[in-house]
Amino acid sequence: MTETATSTAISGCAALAAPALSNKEAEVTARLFAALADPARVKIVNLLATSREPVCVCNLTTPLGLAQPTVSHHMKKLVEAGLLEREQRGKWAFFSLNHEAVSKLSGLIDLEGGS
Amino acid sequence: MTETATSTAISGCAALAAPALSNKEAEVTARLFAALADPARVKIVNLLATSREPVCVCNLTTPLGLAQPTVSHHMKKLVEAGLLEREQRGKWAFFSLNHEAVSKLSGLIDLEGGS
DNA sequence: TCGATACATCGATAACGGTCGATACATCGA
DNA sequence: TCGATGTATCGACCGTTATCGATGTATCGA
Repeated sequence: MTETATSTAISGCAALAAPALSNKEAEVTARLFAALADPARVKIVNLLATSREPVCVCNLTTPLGLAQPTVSHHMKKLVEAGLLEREQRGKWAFFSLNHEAVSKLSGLIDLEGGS
Repeated sequence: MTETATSTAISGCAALAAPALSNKEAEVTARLFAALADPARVKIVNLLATSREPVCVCNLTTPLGLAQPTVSHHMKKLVEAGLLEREQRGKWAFFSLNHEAVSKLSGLIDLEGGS
């Protein structure tokens, strides 16, 4: 994850209690929260959090009630945010939660963490 | 906060690791994250988190670089989400962080919390 | 090689949301 | 009472985004 770390929102965001957020820090942090600012993406993360194994797109369209291109659109947003990881297995694309990113997101909100 | 608790997003949301989020739960949770999905609102929460005293709108327009109606718009969103509390002092409106809501938000993301 | 399957991308459309000027309302001082 | 000040609301504009059908691409089985 070293080479892609700088391109995801989870790697460039700042804690809410950090002193004097810059414009760029605020923008990156906002983009991270925006990744979870959609009901479909909240459901996706919820489904992945409660599933022990990675899940492919074809197993998400039915529980989400969305068309396949729409699901792919949401997966891309979550991967770009750094919250999900994508793994290609043959013609299937399996997605799993990036637990490190999720715990980092949780830590962002803690008011004690000054940076 | 008892009578307003049911109208804010922070009171109706569900943890990301809760089993089988309903449509309504996903929507409320998404609306909560949407409250922080804007750079200006991230900055507002950051300013309030680093300020020991409540802050009025007139002291936010300059550091945010936004017009007064825009700042009021953002404050309303944050109050509706339950993250901020509003207190009227004469002709000034003072806002402060709802620490309980913020810590609850942090707990939402923890994957261990199954409900 | 060919059809079927899984997924991503493209283009279009509709809805949402941030922004600001103008304005209304409330409060305070003179 | 009257003007000044602080906020909220309104209306409009515009960029963003969610959604889907159509299409392209890659993989697998026959």
